[in-house]
Order: sequence, then C-alpha cells, then structure tokens
Amino acid sequence: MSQHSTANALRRPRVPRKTAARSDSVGEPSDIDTSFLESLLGYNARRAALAVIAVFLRRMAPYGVRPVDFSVLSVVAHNPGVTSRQICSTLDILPPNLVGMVKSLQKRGLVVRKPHPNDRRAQGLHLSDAGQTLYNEAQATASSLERDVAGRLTPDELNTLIGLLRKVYRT
Amino acid sequence: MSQHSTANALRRPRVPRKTAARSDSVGEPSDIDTSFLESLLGYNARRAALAVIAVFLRRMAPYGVRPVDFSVLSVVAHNPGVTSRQICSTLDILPPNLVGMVKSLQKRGLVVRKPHPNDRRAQGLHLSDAGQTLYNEAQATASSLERDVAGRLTPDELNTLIGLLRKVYRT
DNA sequence: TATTGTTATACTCTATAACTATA
DNA sequence: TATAGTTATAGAGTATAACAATA
Repeated sequence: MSQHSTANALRRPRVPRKTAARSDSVGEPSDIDTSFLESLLGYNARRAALAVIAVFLRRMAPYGVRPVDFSVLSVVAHNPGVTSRQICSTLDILPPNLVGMVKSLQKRGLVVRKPHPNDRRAQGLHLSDAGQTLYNEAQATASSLERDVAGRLTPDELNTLIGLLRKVYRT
Repeated sequence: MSQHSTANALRRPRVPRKTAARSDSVGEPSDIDTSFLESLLGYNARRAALAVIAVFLRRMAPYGVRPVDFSVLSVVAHNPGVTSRQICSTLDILPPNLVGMVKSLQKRGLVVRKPHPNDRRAQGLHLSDAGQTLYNEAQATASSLERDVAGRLTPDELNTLIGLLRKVYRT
C-alpha cells in the first residue's frame, strides 16, 4: 500500500509538488507556434484543468486532501449513507482504487462506515464530526478558490464557462 | 523502458482502453447529489478534458498517437528545427519524460534529428516525409473531432468556450 | 558556472483479474 | 447468476537526482 497512515486528520498525505516543467533558463520567451493546438478544445481544457488543479493542490494542502479526496468527501457529505459503489459510478473511480482512499479517510477519522439497512454486502459512508468540520473548511476554501483561479474572468464569464463545460461532458 | 518499439509508423503503441468506471449494474440512475462539485471550475474542466481525451484516443488510435504524441508532432510540424528543450517548456513536459517519446517517434520514422546550427549540445527536430503525411491526416482528424466532441455546442459557443479556457491557464 | 540531453529510478495514477460474502 | 467490496498486481503517467558534453 502506498498510502500513508496517520491518526491526525490535519496531516497532509504528501507534499504537493511543483506542477510542471517550467523553463529553467532565463530568457526564451517561447516564440514557438502552438496556434493549432490552441485551437483544440481538448488541449485547452486539459491545460485549464491542470492550472486549476495546481492551485487547488496548494490551497488544499493544509487539509491534506487531494482533488479526488475532496470529491469523495463532498459526495459523502451531501449524500450521507452513500455506498462505495455509488461513489465509484458517480466520480468515475474504479472500485479497487477507491478502497485505499476510503481506508485512508477512515484511518484519519474523517469517515465512518455503518451497515447498510437493506444490503449486508454494502456499507454506508458518513462523515464523522471531525470529517464534517474539516469538510466545511475545505468546501469554503474550494469556493473562495474559484475567484482566484478565474482571475481575469468576470462572474458572468465564469458561469458561462462552467455551463459550457458541463455541456461537453454530460450525456 | 516501457515504451514499445516498432518500425511501422501506423501501428498504435497501445489499445485505448475504456475511459472509466461506468456502472456495471442496469438501473441506478445516479440520484446522487453532486451539485457542489458541479459548481467548481476545476471539477468541470477535468471532466470535460477527460471526455474530450476519450474521444481523441479512439479517433487517433489508427495513427498510433496519444494526445501527448500529437502535441509533440504538432509543435515539430509547425516549428521545424525546434529543440527538445523548447518542446518541454512549451508543453510542460519534463525533459526525462520526453526522451522516450522522441525516441519512439524516431524509431517509427516520423521524426528526424539534425545538428543544431549554433549549439552542438542541441539537436533540431523535424518531421520526415512519412511524419508529415501522418501528421497531416492526424491534424485533419483532430479538427473534425472538434465538431463531434462539442456536439451540442454551437460554433459560437465553442469559440467562447476555448477563449474562456485560455484565459484560465494563460499567464 | 549553466544548459542540453540523457539514464536511472521512484512515486503516483489508472486499469484488470480474481477472490469473498452476500443478493 | 449477479453485485459490493476487496486484494494483488500490472501498466501508464509524472517526478527527482545525477551524469556527460557543450556553452
């Protein structure tokens, strides 16, 4: 298992590293032509996603949650009793890859499991008090982070952008 | 080295797998509340990027190029003689991770290296005739792919979306 | 001394197969 | 027979350190 284990809910699992390979040299103002790539939705969506995630990693480091951890906590917070299987299909996570995450959140005392009322195979996930406290702060941070990330975007533009992105990936 | 090696420029390096963990069960129309996550730019940008990349992988499989391979080929195509170092800083790829890609493209006969005119440490990258032919087709596929991906988006909406995404990640 | 390209390697992320216990 | 959760593991993606050749 590559996940760390600690009882301290505020300890972060790993240091967020520098996001990517920035130029080591001083000059080189990048007179490289990337106009075709910049005309593609996929290229721009990926670059934008990575840029937002980089900010997310820095701002969420104090809470010790990566983007995927936050997504899981958010689903649990807003859907108490949700099962692992439901989280997987909602967030497009493969079941074997969720096991370690839930285990880690459990060890940190953020998440608790309760027997499922109807199905003895399943277990409902809930936030502990500590988990709820941490999630409340993390969610507030995530909200305020939006303004930083969308720096040169007006609120209207941000709404437009999110609406268009949803149109792309939603069936 | 985990990269494959083949002399056939049209052979694909690997099969594009199913994109993610869809529900195996029949029902479960996902009445899970994800409204907060869906209010976040990062979440939507990542989901959209993954959706586009999934289509890209399928459509580009005949050419044997992943998104990163296509990006490298595109930069070389539009900037003949570009160095590895320039590609790295342009595409945010770490130098050690580019080595294998260039090696692979070279083995497939798509890319050739020529001595740099001014700097004997560096080597300029160029497309071979086969590389140019393959890239022309791949670029045309990438362009036509845009319409598929942005299915329910009007051309104006697509332009708006790309413009807003650029605002997010561009310094 | 700094940079280009490189090797080796470690860590993280994503994916598949196969198992158990329940349904 | 099918599903929930799990284990083990393979493969791909991303990161750092350190080196030789050249600037």
